[in-house]
Amino acid sequence: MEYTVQKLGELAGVSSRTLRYYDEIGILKPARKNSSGYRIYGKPEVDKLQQILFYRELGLELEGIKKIVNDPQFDGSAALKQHREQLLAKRQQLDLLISNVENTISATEGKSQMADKDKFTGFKEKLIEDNENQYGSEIRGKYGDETIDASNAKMMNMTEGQYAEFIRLGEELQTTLAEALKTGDPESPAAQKAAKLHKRWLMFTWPKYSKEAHAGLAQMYVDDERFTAYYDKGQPGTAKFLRDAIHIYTNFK
Amino acid sequence: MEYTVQKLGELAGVSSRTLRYYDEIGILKPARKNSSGYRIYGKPEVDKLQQILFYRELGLELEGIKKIVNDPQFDGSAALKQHREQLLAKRQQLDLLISNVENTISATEGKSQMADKDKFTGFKEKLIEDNENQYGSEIRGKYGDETIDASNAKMMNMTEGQYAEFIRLGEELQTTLAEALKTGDPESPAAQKAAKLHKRWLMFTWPKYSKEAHAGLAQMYVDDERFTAYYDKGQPGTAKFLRDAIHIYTNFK
DNA sequence: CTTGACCTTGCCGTTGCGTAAAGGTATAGA
DNA sequence: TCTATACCTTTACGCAACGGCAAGGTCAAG
Repeated sequence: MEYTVQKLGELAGVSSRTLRYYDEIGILKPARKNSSGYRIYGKPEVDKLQQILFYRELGLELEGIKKIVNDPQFDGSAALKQHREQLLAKRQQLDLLISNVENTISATEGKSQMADKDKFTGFKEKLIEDNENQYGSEIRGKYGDETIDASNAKMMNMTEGQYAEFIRLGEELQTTLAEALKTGDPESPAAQKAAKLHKRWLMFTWPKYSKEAHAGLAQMYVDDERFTAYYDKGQPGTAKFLRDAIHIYTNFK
Repeated sequence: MEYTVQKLGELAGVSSRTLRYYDEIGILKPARKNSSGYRIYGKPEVDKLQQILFYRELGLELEGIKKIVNDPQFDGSAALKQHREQLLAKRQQLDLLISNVENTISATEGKSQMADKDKFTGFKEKLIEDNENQYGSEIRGKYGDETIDASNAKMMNMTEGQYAEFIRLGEELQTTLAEALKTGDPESPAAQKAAKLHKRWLMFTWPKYSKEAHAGLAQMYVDDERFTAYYDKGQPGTAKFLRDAIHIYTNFK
C-alpha cells in the first residue's frame, strides 16, 4: 500500500501540512518521491508515524521524538521519565496558578480572604515604597522572595469559613444518607442528593473532579473494609447504598 | 519620579525589551518621550505595570490584560472566571497526560499493565488493520472515538496490582502506627515510618503531593471527629499521634 | 480537452519576548 | 575637550508546531 500526503493524513488523523512539516524537520521522510515530486509513503512510514503520534499524544516535543524514533540506541524510557518530571512540575505550577486565580476571584467578590489579597496588593505597595526610598539591584532579590511559594496547597488555602462549610457538608451528608437509606432506593431524590453532597464534600480536598474518580472512590468504599466500616457504623449497607447512588449519579457504566 | 526603560525594568523585575514590547503592542505606553526619543515613565505607569504583571502572574494573555487595564468598563472578574475555566481544563488535560505517561513507563518496564498498554498498541494496530481493508473519511471518525476520554482519572487507572499495593500499604500503616504508638514518641523511627507510609498511601489517590497539604490533612484527622474516630478505633490518641508524626515528617512550622 | 481535486514550494502569522545589529546620546574621568 | 562606556533607539530574526494562504504543476474522470 502506498499513500500520498492526504491519504496518509486521513488515515492517521493529521493534516497534510503536518506531514510536509515532518518531512521538512526530518522526523518522517517519505519512502520516495514520484516523478512529479509527490511524496509517497509506504507501510514502514505508517508505522513510524503511529509511533510519532503516540509520543506526541504524551506531550513530548518533536525534537525529542525524533531522537527516540530515529535512533534505536536512544533511551526512550529515560526520555519519558524526564518528561514525566516536567509534567509534574508543570502541574504544580498550574495548581498554584489556579489557587491564586481563585483567591483573586473571591477577593474581588469581597469574600473576606483579605490575607490572600494582601499578598498581592501588599506586594505592589511594597514595590512602590521601595521605589520611593531608592532603587537598585537588590530590589530584584526582594521581589524574588515575594513570589509565592510553589508548594502551596488547596487544602491550606481553605479559609475558616470554607473549613466550617466542609465540616457542615460532611454532617449533612451523614444525615441525608441515613434518610435516603430508609427508602432503600439509590435512585431516590434523597439518595441522589446524598451523592451530590458527597461530591461537593470531596471537592474540598480533591483538586479536580471527574465522574470516573468519584465512581471509583465509591466502589472502594465497598471493597475496602476500613471504608465500609466507617460508613456502615450507623447502619450496615450504607457504603453499598452510597456506592449505588453515586454510580447512578455519575452514570457509571 | 521618572524612569527610563531600564530603571523601570529593574524596579519591576522585567527586561527593558519587555517594556518596549508593551509599548509596541499598546498595553503600556510611556508618559512621554524626551527630546532624544527616550521613553520616560511616571508613577501612573508604574502602577499600571504592577497591574499588568499581576494579571500576567495569573497566566492571562497580554491581549486580555490590555482590555482589563485599559478599559474600566471591562469586566475583569468575568475574565478571571473564564480564565479559571481554561486553567481547570488545562489541568485535566495535564492529569490525563501524566497518567498516560506513567502507564507507558510502567508498561515499558514490563510491569504487567497490559490492559493499558493495549490501549495504545491496539490503537495503532487497529489503524493499520483498517488500512488493509479500506481507508476513507469514516476512519477519522473511528480514530476520534479511539482517542482517550479526557475525563479519565488517576484512580481508575490503577491496575489490580496497584490497587493491591494500595490496600497493603493501608494495612502496613495501621500496624506500623500501632507499634509506633507504644513508643509514645512521634519522632521515633517507627512513627516516622508511619508518616512515610501514610504519604505513600495518600499518593495513590492524590494527584499531587505537597507537605502543606499532608500536614493540613493530618491536622484535620484531629479536628474532625469522624476522622479521629476512625484512627482512634484501635487505640485512643492514634489520630493525634499520627498528626504529630506527620507534622515532624513534613517539617511543619 | 476541460474541470476539479489533488500535489508542490514558499512565506506570513501565531505568543512574548531574547538576542543581536547598527547607530545615536548622556555622563564621568583624564 | 576628548573619549570610554553605559545608556538609549529602531529593525528584525528566532523560538514550536503547524494553519492558511498563494502561485503554479499534475492526475483522473467525463
